[in-house]
Amino acid sequence: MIQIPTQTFKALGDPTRQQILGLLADRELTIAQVAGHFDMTRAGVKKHMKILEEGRLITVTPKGRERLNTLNRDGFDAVSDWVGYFDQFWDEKLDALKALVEEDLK
Amino acid sequence: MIQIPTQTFKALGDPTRQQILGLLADRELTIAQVAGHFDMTRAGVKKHMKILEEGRLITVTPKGRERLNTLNRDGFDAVSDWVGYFDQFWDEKLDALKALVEEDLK
DNA sequence: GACATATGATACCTTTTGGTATCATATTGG
DNA sequence: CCAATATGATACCAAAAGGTATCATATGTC
Repeated sequence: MIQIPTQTFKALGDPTRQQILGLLADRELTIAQVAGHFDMTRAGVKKHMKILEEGRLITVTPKGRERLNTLNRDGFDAVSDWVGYFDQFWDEKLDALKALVEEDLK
Repeated sequence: MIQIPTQTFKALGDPTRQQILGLLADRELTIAQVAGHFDMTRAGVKKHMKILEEGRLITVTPKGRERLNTLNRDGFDAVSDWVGYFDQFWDEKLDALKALVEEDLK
């Protein structure tokens, strides 16, 4: 039984958060720097960052008085694992269908 | 440039909808049948079905006076493609890091 | 130490989402 | 045709999400 990364899916299902991930793909950024790319306050960005962190898509590293936000593989890997599970499911589904068709031809 | 299946992620980021997908993995069902598995009205289930359909995770087939809801590969495939894109991203990231380390050792 | 800066936390508001109740419509069966 | 059934559509409500403003706290610099 595989577990579904609900928090990760929720985090990914929002265009603003997707854009933030795009920014972080380039380089690690502070919340203030991220906010600089949007028409939004730091507090607003902060909420998105929290959701991204809960989805294990980013990690936060304190560095002096600032906090660097970096992409985190964990969330991406969780989605990858889930996809792998479903790929197998579809294959089995297809096999079952094929078996049925062959049974029909007899 | 790959496009992100936002609607699909949104649809997947909810436990109720995940359970519905689990039911449909077994066999196709009408909305009334799905509602029978939950403590929820048909109208409530219907809303979830609409979101699942928008995420291309299910398709609806009219059959007489009932509508059969079936799993749809499209949404799953879209997530799979997106994951593939990111897997490549991480590999490149890792290569870049490796190159940096080797540069340091010279 | 004093001040500027980078951030976190909270209260508050507006919009979206999850859900119900109710009514209208289409199809099957006698 | 009429009744039962399966569904869709709408209005409505409560709760959660997205966003701002404001204040408190920690750190760097002079």
